[in-house]
Amino acid sequence: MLPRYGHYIRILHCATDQAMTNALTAMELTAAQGHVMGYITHREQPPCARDIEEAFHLSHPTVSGILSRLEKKGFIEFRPDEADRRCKRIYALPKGLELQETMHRIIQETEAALVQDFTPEEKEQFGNLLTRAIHNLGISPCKRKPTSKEETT
Amino acid sequence: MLPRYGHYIRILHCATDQAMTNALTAMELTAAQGHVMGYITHREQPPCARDIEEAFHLSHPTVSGILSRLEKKGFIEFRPDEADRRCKRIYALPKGLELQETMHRIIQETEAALVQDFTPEEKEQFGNLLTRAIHNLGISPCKRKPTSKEETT
DNA sequence: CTATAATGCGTAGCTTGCTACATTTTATTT
DNA sequence: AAATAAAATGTAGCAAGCTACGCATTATAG
Repeated sequence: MLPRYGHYIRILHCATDQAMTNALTAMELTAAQGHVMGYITHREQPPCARDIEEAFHLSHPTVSGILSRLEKKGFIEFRPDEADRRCKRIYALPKGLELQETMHRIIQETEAALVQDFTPEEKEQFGNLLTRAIHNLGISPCKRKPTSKEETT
Repeated sequence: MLPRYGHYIRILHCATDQAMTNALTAMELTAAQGHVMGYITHREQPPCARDIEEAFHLSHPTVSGILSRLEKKGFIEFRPDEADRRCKRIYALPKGLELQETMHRIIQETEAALVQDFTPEEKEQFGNLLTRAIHNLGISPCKRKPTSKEETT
């Protein structure tokens, strides 16, 4: 029949998302919220929403929604940037910092489960093919600034 | 850094979805709706919602929503199955049948774009790795009947 | 310095994904 | 036959993705 890569990718995305969400329910987080928390706690500088949009290739309203749910649950806090009053810096609260290691472990475990029977070469190849496929579609959403230097990596 | 397969997969899913949706907006369809229409028109027998849930590994409410939007836009029609009054068979209306070939072409083109610079071996490998990864997570949603015969295909 | 452009954020409104529950009909047990 | 289980659908309510607005602030042009 047809190639159906898109079909496989959608199924794989949904399945990983649910696996992550299941593993995180104990700490009242969804997969998307967990990944964002991981990003926030791993930065030296408290990020603003724009940084997250770029890092995850997500639109502003999507990130905005995730952050407001994290704030409502007491994982993060917003504080205005004094230098640029447009920005709201995102600070992880104690409740968020506590989860840091557990969450990192869960993310690692889920990633490992995904490729549990792959050889090292296959893992390498999988990452390679995925990133090339992404490139082939030319990421559209979240059109960000031209990054100054266009190294096309 | 970390493997981040999940990260790549999410980005790839969103990108393919948007590419498909962009290509289909001219015919007033989204990516999900287009794929479901493709499934409906390619069957000999008009399917019921349950068939679509299994084919796409989606929950009933998800499929239900997509179908009701297709119905509202005049692409499909529901007619009760006379043998089993629980089932509502899904019939493609003329408006839906007209699009059949165009839609099929668009899906093919998007799939091709995804792997445009892959060698035949890489395409083979990509499909192989994707399906194995899906298997590794043990598809959870839409737990369906044991299929009577467990041939594992 | 002033006008315009760009940036960061907020919100409305949509689709698509889910879980959890109820309802109706069919199949199975007893 | 009657009771129970299973199957197909309906609906409420939520999260997360998007586009398309508008507003405030900063940066850039003239």
